Amino acid sequence: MTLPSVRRSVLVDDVIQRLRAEITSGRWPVGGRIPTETALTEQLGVARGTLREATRALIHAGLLQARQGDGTYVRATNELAGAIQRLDSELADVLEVREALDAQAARLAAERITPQGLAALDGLLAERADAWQRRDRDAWVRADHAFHQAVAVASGNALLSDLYTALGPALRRSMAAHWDERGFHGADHRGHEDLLDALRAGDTARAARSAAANIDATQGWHRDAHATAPEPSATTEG
Amino acid sequence: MTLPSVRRSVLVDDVIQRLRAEITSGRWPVGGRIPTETALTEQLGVARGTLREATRALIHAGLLQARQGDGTYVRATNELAGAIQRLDSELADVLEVREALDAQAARLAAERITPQGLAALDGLLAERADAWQRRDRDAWVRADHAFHQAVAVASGNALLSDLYTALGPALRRSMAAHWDERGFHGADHRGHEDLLDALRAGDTARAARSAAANIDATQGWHRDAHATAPEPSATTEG
DNA sequence: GGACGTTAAAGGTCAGACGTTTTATGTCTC
DNA sequence: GAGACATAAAACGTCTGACCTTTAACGTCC
Repeated sequence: MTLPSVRRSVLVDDVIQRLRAEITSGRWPVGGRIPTETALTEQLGVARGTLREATRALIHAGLLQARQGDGTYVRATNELAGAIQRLDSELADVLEVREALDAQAARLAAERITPQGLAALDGLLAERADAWQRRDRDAWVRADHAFHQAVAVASGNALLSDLYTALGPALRRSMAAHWDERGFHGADHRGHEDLLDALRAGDTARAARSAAANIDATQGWHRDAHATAPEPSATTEG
Repeated sequence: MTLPSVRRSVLVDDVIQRLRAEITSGRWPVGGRIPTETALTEQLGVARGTLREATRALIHAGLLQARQGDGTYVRATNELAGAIQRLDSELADVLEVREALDAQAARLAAERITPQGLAALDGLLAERADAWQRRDRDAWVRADHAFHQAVAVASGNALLSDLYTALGPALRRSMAAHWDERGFHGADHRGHEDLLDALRAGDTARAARSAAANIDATQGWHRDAHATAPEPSATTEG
């Protein structure tokens, strides 16, 4: 017979799926500690080796983090960020991708954003401006990223939002390598307010244009930083 | 002492890294079979359980595929496609993200594409047209995707290109679910030729506009397919 | 109350055994 | 000689049990 066989799925895959479901469902919240290996082997009725293969898969994927002698913790709810970081991309490349996503997020958000979304953006922009005045770099980075992230969420596109989130760590990692060489780059106040106005007005074209312009500013800073070094090999990259 | 300890990395992580290096370097080519567990345990000097944890991590990541009784094969060189597919995105969301990446790829390619790149695009477009005339759906899909992929590569942005590639399976998967409901959608001959012209001319704005217009056509097809069903719940999607 | 040593518990690694599936081999029959 | 079948080898899948390493909590001592 050519019956494609009952294809009794591999046990480890079942375990992976069940552990992953606990994470994605939020029953195991990010930052929390999951049950011990002993407990899980009993609950799931599998050998420790099988369970360890499953957890190791999720650890590599970036969903879990194991600490010997302590326990295993939840780190993320999807594997996107981990996958992107393993690509080890150049900052310039990350910025170009972010520019594309940013513009599209702005465009879509201009059509779909809700009053609540607009209010949230208002608050984040105020935080961002406040941090800038206090010269608090970390707070500014947080607020700035939260603002962009909120725009991505307001796009109503889950994939776009997830991608944007996942790009964050790679961006910060690359950025940090350049930051101390060149210093804190000048933040563009007006650009973000212009974007917010466009979203409020539902002006898709202006929103996209404004978002692109904001990224351009960062790219300009990045280009300038490199222009100071005549030889690319003189920097930390490469 | 507060010396952050020698941080003797976990053995499994070393193994994962070494296996992954074999894949990313191309020493283990995609589609090929990797050495058996017995051989690897000897080469690496680790227990079978440790090796299995490593391979399991790469299997879940989508880099490897194990077949009981046969062997383990290389499936991909990075974990992006696997990560994106686990998000289980809506087709509409995938199309919107692809639109953003497509336009950006076209814009960048218009600045950076080489004569060889242009020649390659010429050939792919001819293949695409030929498949269309022969009413060969599979060949057309392949050629169409290869064309877009080539544009992404011509952008000179590795991250953008990788993302585009990784989006492919998710796109095809979603698309297949809709295809038979609505039939093969009308392909736009002129749009792609217009894009190629813009690239040849180095016209970034026109290239981006053309790319966006091409995606719009697919989105229109997708929208129409849903418009035929008055109740969204009447379709296969959730 | 703080410094220190002890100890229990958690994850990390190793070893060996057996099960299940696939592929290749070899034999038998027509 | 070609095809069908039975057999055996090889590969991944799972289980059991032991021991190591690291961490955190506890308790003791000064």
